[in-house]
Amino acid sequence: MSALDLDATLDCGQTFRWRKINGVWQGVVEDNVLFLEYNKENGYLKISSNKEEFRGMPLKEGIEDYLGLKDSLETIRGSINNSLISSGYSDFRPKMNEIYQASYGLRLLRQDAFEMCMDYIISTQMNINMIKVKIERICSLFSENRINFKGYTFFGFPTLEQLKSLPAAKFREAGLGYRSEWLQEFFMNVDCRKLKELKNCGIKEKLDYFLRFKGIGYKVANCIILFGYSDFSAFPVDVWISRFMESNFNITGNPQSLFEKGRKIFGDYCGYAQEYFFNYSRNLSRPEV
DNA sequence: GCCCAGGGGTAGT
DNA sequence: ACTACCCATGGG
Repeated sequence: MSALDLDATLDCGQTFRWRKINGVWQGVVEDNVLFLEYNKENGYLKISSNKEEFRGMPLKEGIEDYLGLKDSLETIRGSINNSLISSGYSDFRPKMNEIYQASYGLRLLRQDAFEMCMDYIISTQMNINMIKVKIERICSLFSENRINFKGYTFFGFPTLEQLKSLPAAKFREAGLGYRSEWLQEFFMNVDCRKLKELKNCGIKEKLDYFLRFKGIGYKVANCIILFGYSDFSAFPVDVWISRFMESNFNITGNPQSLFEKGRKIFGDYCGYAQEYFFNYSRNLSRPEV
Protein backbone atom coordinates (compact mmCIF):
# COMPACT_ATOMS: atom_id res chain seq x y z
CA MET A 1 0.00 0.00 0.00
CA SER A 2 1.31 3.43 -0.93
CA ALA A 3 1.55 6.27 1.57
CA LEU A 4 -1.82 7.60 2.65
CA ASP A 5 -2.89 10.29 5.12
CA LEU A 6 -6.61 9.57 5.24
CA ASP A 7 -7.37 12.36 7.73
CA ALA A 8 -5.71 15.02 5.57
CA THR A 9 -7.23 13.62 2.39
CA LEU A 10 -10.81 13.67 3.66
CA ASP A 11 -10.50 16.93 5.61
CA CYS A 12 -8.69 19.33 3.29
CA GLY A 13 -11.60 21.10 1.64
CA GLN A 14 -11.77 18.94 -1.50
CA THR A 15 -14.76 16.90 -0.30
CA PHE A 16 -17.69 17.70 2.00
CA ARG A 17 -19.67 14.54 2.71
CA TRP A 18 -17.24 12.81 5.08
CA ARG A 19 -17.24 12.86 8.89
CA LYS A 20 -15.10 11.04 11.41
CA ILE A 21 -16.98 9.28 14.20
CA ASN A 22 -15.21 7.12 16.79
CA GLY A 23 -12.15 6.86 14.58
CA VAL A 24 -14.14 5.76 11.54
CA TRP A 25 -14.59 7.95 8.46
CA GLN A 26 -18.21 7.81 7.28
CA GLY A 27 -18.96 9.21 3.84
CA VAL A 28 -21.39 9.31 0.95
CA VAL A 29 -19.97 9.26 -2.57
CA GLU A 30 -22.72 9.50 -5.19
CA ASP A 31 -25.06 6.73 -4.01
CA ASN A 32 -22.44 4.75 -2.11
CA VAL A 33 -22.16 4.85 1.68
CA LEU A 34 -18.60 4.14 2.76
CA PHE A 35 -16.95 3.51 6.13
CA LEU A 36 -13.16 3.75 6.08
CA GLU A 37 -10.72 2.93 8.83
CA TYR A 38 -7.01 3.29 8.23
CA ASN A 39 -4.29 1.77 10.37
CA LYS A 40 -1.19 3.93 9.96
CA GLU A 41 1.08 1.33 11.57
CA ASN A 42 0.46 -1.55 9.19
CA GLY A 43 -1.12 0.40 6.31
CA TYR A 44 -4.32 -1.64 6.36
CA LEU A 45 -7.43 0.08 5.03
CA LYS A 46 -10.70 -1.39 6.30
CA ILE A 47 -13.60 -0.72 3.91
CA SER A 48 -17.33 -1.24 4.46
CA SER A 49 -20.10 -0.18 2.10
CA ASN A 50 -23.80 -0.61 1.46
CA LYS A 51 -22.85 -2.06 -1.93
CA GLU A 52 -20.56 -4.80 -3.15
CA GLU A 53 -19.13 -2.66 -5.91
CA PHE A 54 -17.96 0.91 -6.38
CA ARG A 55 -18.38 2.53 -9.79
CA GLY A 56 -18.56 -0.88 -11.43
CA MET A 57 -15.33 -2.04 -9.85
CA PRO A 58 -14.80 -4.48 -6.99
CA LEU A 59 -15.05 -2.47 -3.75
CA LYS A 60 -11.36 -2.51 -2.81
CA GLU A 61 -10.16 -1.61 -6.27
CA GLY A 62 -12.81 1.10 -6.65
CA ILE A 63 -11.93 2.75 -3.34
CA GLU A 64 -8.20 2.69 -4.05
CA ASP A 65 -8.93 4.47 -7.30
CA TYR A 66 -11.24 6.98 -5.56
CA LEU A 67 -8.58 7.77 -2.95
CA GLY A 68 -5.95 8.48 -5.61
CA LEU A 69 -3.71 5.71 -4.35
CA LYS A 70 -2.50 5.09 -7.89
CA ASP A 71 -0.92 8.55 -8.02
CA SER A 72 2.83 8.43 -7.63
CA LEU A 73 3.67 11.14 -5.11
CA GLU A 74 7.32 10.91 -6.15
CA THR A 75 6.44 11.60 -9.78
CA ILE A 76 4.20 14.49 -8.79
CA ARG A 77 6.80 16.12 -6.55
CA GLY A 78 9.51 15.53 -9.12
CA SER A 79 7.40 17.27 -11.74
CA ILE A 80 6.70 20.23 -9.46
CA ASN A 81 10.39 20.57 -8.60
CA ASN A 82 11.40 20.43 -12.25
CA SER A 83 8.86 23.11 -13.05
CA LEU A 84 10.21 25.33 -10.26
CA ILE A 85 13.66 25.08 -11.81
CA SER A 86 12.64 25.61 -15.43
CA SER A 87 10.40 28.57 -14.58
CA GLY A 88 13.18 30.25 -12.60
CA TYR A 89 11.79 29.74 -9.11
CA SER A 90 14.25 27.20 -7.71
CA ASP A 91 14.57 29.29 -4.54
CA PHE A 92 11.07 28.04 -3.64
CA ARG A 93 12.38 24.50 -3.22
CA PRO A 94 13.24 24.58 0.51
CA LYS A 95 9.75 25.84 1.33
CA MET A 96 8.24 23.23 -0.97
CA ASN A 97 10.15 20.46 0.79
CA GLU A 98 8.79 21.67 4.12
CA ILE A 99 5.29 21.60 2.66
CA TYR A 100 5.75 18.10 1.21
CA GLN A 101 6.66 16.90 4.70
CA ALA A 102 3.58 18.54 6.20
CA SER A 103 1.21 17.06 3.63
CA TYR A 104 2.80 13.68 3.07
CA GLY A 105 0.11 11.17 2.09
CA LEU A 106 -2.42 13.85 1.11
CA ARG A 107 -4.08 12.73 -2.12
CA LEU A 108 -6.54 14.21 -4.56
CA LEU A 109 -9.78 12.22 -4.76
CA ARG A 110 -11.48 11.05 -7.96
CA GLN A 111 -14.83 12.77 -7.55
CA ASP A 112 -17.88 13.31 -9.73
CA ALA A 113 -18.01 16.49 -11.80
CA PHE A 114 -21.74 17.13 -11.37
CA GLU A 115 -21.49 16.73 -7.61
CA MET A 116 -18.55 19.15 -7.50
CA CYS A 117 -20.55 21.73 -9.47
CA MET A 118 -23.22 21.94 -6.79
CA ASP A 119 -20.70 21.75 -3.94
CA TYR A 120 -18.55 24.62 -5.16
CA ILE A 121 -21.39 26.88 -6.26
CA ILE A 122 -22.56 26.55 -2.66
CA SER A 123 -19.02 27.11 -1.32
CA THR A 124 -18.96 30.78 -2.33
CA GLN A 125 -18.20 32.97 0.69
CA MET A 126 -18.86 30.15 3.19
CA ASN A 127 -16.58 28.27 5.54
CA ILE A 128 -16.08 24.52 5.20
CA ASN A 129 -18.33 23.51 8.08
CA MET A 130 -21.17 25.58 6.68
CA ILE A 131 -20.68 24.12 3.20
CA LYS A 132 -21.03 20.63 4.66
CA VAL A 133 -24.25 21.53 6.48
CA LYS A 134 -25.86 23.14 3.43
CA ILE A 135 -24.98 20.28 1.10
CA GLU A 136 -26.39 17.78 3.56
CA ARG A 137 -29.56 19.84 3.84
CA ILE A 138 -30.11 19.73 0.06
CA CYS A 139 -29.41 16.00 -0.13
CA SER A 140 -31.84 15.22 2.67
CA LEU A 141 -34.70 16.91 0.80
CA PHE A 142 -35.06 13.68 -1.17
CA SER A 143 -36.26 10.98 1.20
CA GLU A 144 -36.32 8.50 -1.68
CA ASN A 145 -32.49 8.65 -1.64
CA ARG A 146 -32.32 7.55 1.98
CA ILE A 147 -29.79 4.82 2.76
CA ASN A 148 -29.69 3.14 6.16
CA PHE A 149 -26.35 1.62 7.04
CA LYS A 150 -25.04 0.29 10.36
CA GLY A 151 -27.65 2.21 12.33
CA TYR A 152 -26.98 5.54 10.61
CA THR A 153 -29.03 7.38 8.02
CA PHE A 154 -27.47 8.78 4.85
CA PHE A 155 -28.75 10.36 1.65
CA GLY A 156 -27.35 9.56 -1.78
CA PHE A 157 -26.46 12.54 -3.92
CA PRO A 158 -29.52 13.81 -5.87
CA THR A 159 -29.83 13.38 -9.61
CA LEU A 160 -30.06 16.32 -11.98
CA GLU A 161 -33.76 15.59 -12.50
CA GLN A 162 -34.37 15.76 -8.76
CA LEU A 163 -32.47 19.03 -8.39
CA LYS A 164 -34.24 20.53 -11.39
CA SER A 165 -37.52 20.08 -9.55
CA LEU A 166 -36.48 22.50 -6.81
CA PRO A 167 -37.61 26.13 -7.15
CA ALA A 168 -35.16 28.79 -5.99
CA ALA A 169 -37.34 29.31 -2.91
CA LYS A 170 -36.45 25.79 -1.74
CA PHE A 171 -32.77 26.69 -1.78
CA ARG A 172 -33.57 29.87 0.13
CA GLU A 173 -35.36 27.81 2.77
CA ALA A 174 -32.28 25.62 3.04
CA GLY A 175 -30.29 28.74 3.93
CA LEU A 176 -28.39 29.15 0.67
CA GLY A 177 -29.08 32.88 0.40
CA TYR A 178 -28.07 34.60 -2.82
CA ARG A 179 -26.65 31.34 -4.23
CA SER A 180 -30.19 30.01 -4.62
CA GLU A 181 -30.85 31.52 -8.03
CA TRP A 182 -27.39 30.50 -9.26
CA LEU A 183 -28.10 26.89 -8.33
CA GLN A 184 -31.55 26.87 -9.86
CA GLU A 185 -30.28 28.36 -13.11
CA PHE A 186 -27.34 25.98 -13.20
CA PHE A 187 -29.52 22.92 -12.92
CA MET A 188 -31.89 24.24 -15.58
CA ASN A 189 -29.10 24.89 -18.07
CA VAL A 190 -26.33 22.36 -17.43
CA ASP A 191 -25.77 19.74 -20.11
CA CYS A 192 -24.86 16.37 -18.61
CA ARG A 193 -23.54 15.06 -21.91
CA LYS A 194 -21.25 18.09 -22.12
CA LEU A 195 -19.98 17.40 -18.60
CA LYS A 196 -18.89 13.94 -19.76
CA GLU A 197 -17.38 15.21 -23.01
CA LEU A 198 -15.20 17.66 -21.08
CA LYS A 199 -13.26 14.74 -19.62
CA ASN A 200 -11.38 14.59 -22.90
CA CYS A 201 -10.81 18.35 -23.13
CA GLY A 202 -8.04 20.66 -21.97
CA ILE A 203 -8.40 23.12 -19.13
CA LYS A 204 -9.13 26.08 -21.41
CA GLU A 205 -12.16 24.33 -22.90
CA LYS A 206 -13.37 23.29 -19.46
CA LEU A 207 -13.03 26.87 -18.18
CA ASP A 208 -14.85 28.16 -21.24
CA TYR A 209 -17.83 25.94 -20.47
CA PHE A 210 -18.11 26.55 -16.72
CA LEU A 211 -17.47 30.29 -16.68
CA ARG A 212 -20.70 30.91 -18.60
CA PHE A 213 -22.81 30.05 -15.54
CA LYS A 214 -23.78 32.67 -12.99
CA GLY A 215 -22.13 31.80 -9.70
CA ILE A 216 -19.13 30.12 -11.33
CA GLY A 217 -16.09 32.35 -11.54
CA TYR A 218 -12.41 31.51 -11.88
CA LYS A 219 -12.03 30.00 -8.44
CA VAL A 220 -15.14 27.82 -8.47
CA ALA A 221 -14.47 26.66 -12.05
CA ASN A 222 -10.95 25.62 -11.10
CA CYS A 223 -12.26 23.65 -8.11
CA ILE A 224 -14.72 21.80 -10.35
CA ILE A 225 -11.94 21.06 -12.84
CA LEU A 226 -9.41 19.99 -10.20
CA PHE A 227 -11.69 17.92 -7.96
CA GLY A 228 -14.39 16.81 -10.42
CA TYR A 229 -12.15 15.97 -13.35
CA SER A 230 -8.87 15.24 -11.54
CA ASP A 231 -7.25 17.67 -13.94
CA PHE A 232 -4.14 18.54 -11.96
CA SER A 233 -3.32 21.49 -14.19
CA ALA A 234 -6.11 23.46 -12.48
CA PHE A 235 -5.10 25.98 -9.81
CA PRO A 236 -7.97 27.38 -7.70
CA VAL A 237 -7.13 30.67 -5.97
CA ASP A 238 -9.12 31.55 -2.86
CA VAL A 239 -8.32 33.81 0.09
CA TRP A 240 -6.05 31.16 1.64
CA ILE A 241 -3.99 30.59 -1.51
CA SER A 242 -3.83 34.30 -2.16
CA ARG A 243 -2.43 34.97 1.31
CA PHE A 244 -0.12 31.96 1.11
CA MET A 245 1.41 33.03 -2.21
CA GLU A 246 2.08 36.51 -0.89
CA SER A 247 3.49 35.61 2.52
CA ASN A 248 5.63 32.65 1.40
CA PHE A 249 6.59 33.47 -2.19
CA ASN A 250 5.99 37.24 -2.33
CA ILE A 251 3.64 36.77 -5.29
CA THR A 252 0.62 39.06 -5.47
CA GLY A 253 -2.24 39.77 -7.85
CA ASN A 254 -5.91 39.11 -8.41
CA PRO A 255 -7.16 35.51 -8.49
CA GLN A 256 -6.99 35.23 -12.26
CA SER A 257 -3.40 36.41 -12.48
CA LEU A 258 -2.42 34.14 -9.58
CA PHE A 259 -4.02 31.28 -11.52
CA GLU A 260 -1.77 32.01 -14.50
CA LYS A 261 1.31 32.40 -12.30
CA GLY A 262 0.59 29.23 -10.34
CA ARG A 263 0.25 27.21 -13.51
CA LYS A 264 3.50 28.57 -14.89
CA ILE A 265 5.52 28.16 -11.71
CA PHE A 266 4.31 24.75 -10.51
CA GLY A 267 3.59 23.12 -13.87
CA ASP A 268 1.43 20.15 -14.87
CA TYR A 269 0.77 19.16 -11.25
CA CYS A 270 0.09 22.67 -9.92
CA GLY A 271 -3.30 21.43 -8.67
CA TYR A 272 -1.56 19.03 -6.30
CA ALA A 273 0.75 21.84 -5.17
CA GLN A 274 -2.28 24.05 -4.58
CA GLU A 275 -3.90 21.49 -2.32
CA TYR A 276 -0.68 21.12 -0.35
CA PHE A 277 -0.67 24.91 0.14
CA PHE A 278 -4.28 24.95 1.26
CA ASN A 279 -3.80 22.12 3.72
CA TYR A 280 -0.57 23.62 5.03
CA SER A 281 -2.06 27.08 5.55
CA ARG A 282 -5.27 25.88 7.13
CA ASN A 283 -3.49 23.56 9.54
CA LEU A 284 -1.34 26.45 10.77
CA SER A 285 -4.45 28.40 11.70
CA ARG A 286 -6.22 25.75 13.75
CA PRO A 287 -5.07 23.88 16.84
CA GLU A 288 -6.26 20.34 16.14
CA VAL A 289 -7.97 18.34 13.38
C1' DG B 1 -22.23 44.79 17.66
C1' DC B 2 -17.96 43.24 14.83
C1' DC B 3 -15.33 40.22 11.47
C1' DC B 4 -14.85 36.36 8.54
C1' DA B 5 -15.73 32.33 5.37
C1' DG B 6 -12.27 27.48 -0.44
C1' DG B 7 -16.24 34.42 -4.28
C1' DG B 8 -19.00 36.32 -7.83
C1' DG B 9 -21.90 39.86 -10.17
C1' DT B 10 -22.34 44.47 -11.32
C1' DA B 11 -21.46 49.28 -12.02
C1' DG B 12 -18.26 52.58 -12.32
C1' DT B 13 -13.72 54.08 -13.90
C1' DA C 1 -8.50 45.48 -17.25
C1' DC C 2 -9.07 47.05 -12.51
C1' DT C 3 -11.65 48.52 -8.28
C1' DA C 4 -15.55 49.17 -4.89
C1' DC C 5 -19.41 47.61 -3.24
C1' DC C 6 -23.03 44.50 -2.41
C1' DC C 7 -24.76 40.06 -1.76
C1' DA C 8 -27.24 35.76 2.66
C1' DT C 9 -26.00 33.01 6.30
C1' DG C 10 -23.99 31.46 10.53
C1' DG C 11 -20.01 30.97 13.80
C1' DG C 12 -16.43 33.07 16.72
